[in-house]
Amino acid sequence: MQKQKFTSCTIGSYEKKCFSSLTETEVDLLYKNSVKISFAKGEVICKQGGLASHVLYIESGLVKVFIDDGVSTLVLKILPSCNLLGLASVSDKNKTFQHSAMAYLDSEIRQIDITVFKQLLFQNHLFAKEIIDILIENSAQINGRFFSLTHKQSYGRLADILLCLAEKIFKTNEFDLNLTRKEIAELTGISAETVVRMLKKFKSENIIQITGKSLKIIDYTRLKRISETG
Amino acid sequence: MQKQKFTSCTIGSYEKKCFSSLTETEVDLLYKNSVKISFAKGEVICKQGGLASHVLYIESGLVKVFIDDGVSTLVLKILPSCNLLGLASVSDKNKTFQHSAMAYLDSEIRQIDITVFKQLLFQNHLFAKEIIDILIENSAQINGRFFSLTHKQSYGRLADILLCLAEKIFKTNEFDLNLTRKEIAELTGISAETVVRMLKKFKSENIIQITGKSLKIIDYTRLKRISETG
DNA sequence: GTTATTAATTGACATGTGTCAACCTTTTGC
DNA sequence: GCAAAAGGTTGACACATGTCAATTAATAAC
Repeated sequence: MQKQKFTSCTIGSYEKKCFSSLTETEVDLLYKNSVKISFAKGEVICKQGGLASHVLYIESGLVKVFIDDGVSTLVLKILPSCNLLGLASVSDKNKTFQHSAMAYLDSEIRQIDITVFKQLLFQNHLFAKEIIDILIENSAQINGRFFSLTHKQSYGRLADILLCLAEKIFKTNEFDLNLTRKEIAELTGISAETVVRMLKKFKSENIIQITGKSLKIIDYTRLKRISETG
Repeated sequence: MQKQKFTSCTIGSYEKKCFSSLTETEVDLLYKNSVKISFAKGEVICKQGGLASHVLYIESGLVKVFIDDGVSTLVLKILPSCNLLGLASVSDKNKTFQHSAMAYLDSEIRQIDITVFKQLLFQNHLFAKEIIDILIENSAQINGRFFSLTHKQSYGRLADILLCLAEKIFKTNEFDLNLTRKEIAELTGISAETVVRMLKKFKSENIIQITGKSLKIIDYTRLKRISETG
């Protein structure tokens, strides 16, 4: 049986510009029917259950997408710039947002009128196909994260996130960990206290090094192994 | 803060015919470029990692869609008739299936050539929109299941599945539980032994009644409460 | 119908993680 | 610069679940 690896890494990895399939006129239309808003770190971009009359496009920044039931929170994904958010409102069944979103870093968000967005979907089939591709990729990623959070032990999940931060966000082995323990806890589905203990363990085993806010991955191979066997 | 309820219920609930937005000619084209295959209960319909040159449509039966890493299995959803399967192969990035599928009951599956499927996506924007809606609905459901499996205790998850079986599949409070304990375990993300113990507990508390294969929900209200709080 | 498999049940046990409470440290607000 | 708030760390403890092994029941194979 072939082995497949899953990771709880959450970074939305859609690298391209989403609007490449639109003509110049269409892009114009889209921009005319949208507004750009700035959100400071920590600000709420949209709220699960709130009315959704637009699709959101992340022009810059980093956004956390999550659902909660009033007691606990599940982070679905983290989206960097050039990603779409709240696509669910494209479906006529959804009048409200299916999830909440918060700015992890200062972010610029473009709100696109849903009617215009739908119109473009209808008139440009390449665009429609692109949206389909995005939805499919998104599903695949959530599924991987789903598998990891339900079947990996905590150490593996924590390793996942550290690797994800190093590889996909900061693109270096040493970076400032500007997430609180509680935020890491949400990302990994572990309690904040346990996160502390685990980081401490990683530290004591010389897998990582923490100085103030700075985190450095020392034993990359080992961390990778923990992520896989975890 | 508003409360939102999530359930680990997995039944794909897309009630409609997927091809309603196609013209007669298009449906013809689709049928000419597809074949219908029968699968007996337990047979594998598609395998994660296998080449995907077609989209699958469930004409009848009940199908379990899952991913695994060679050690453990995560059931993503259960699909009844009139649902599409393997839509991921619509994306040009995916040459292979992202998940496996198995027949829970004897099922008839139509394999639709992916090229023709894509062609229809391009030429009929209503169809494209319909596929987008399906993908969106699918995501919403997986997210709910994701939340439940990661944040609910086992009793709540087991209650979820029992309710799901009663409400969505059998549509009655008394039905034959034609799933093994191991299958229930996979669905709920619990070990088979624990499932046995929990069912026993439900029985001893007069919430359910089990006679042979037959399962009857006695205290529906209580089960519902367990599903919500647990 | 008898045997061989597979599924279900049960008990004993280990352990990974969450919870709670206390305390320390850093950041924020004024 | 000080007070207040928020975040981080640690220990003690409980307990929900998984794992392993053994036994019984049900099903399939011949």
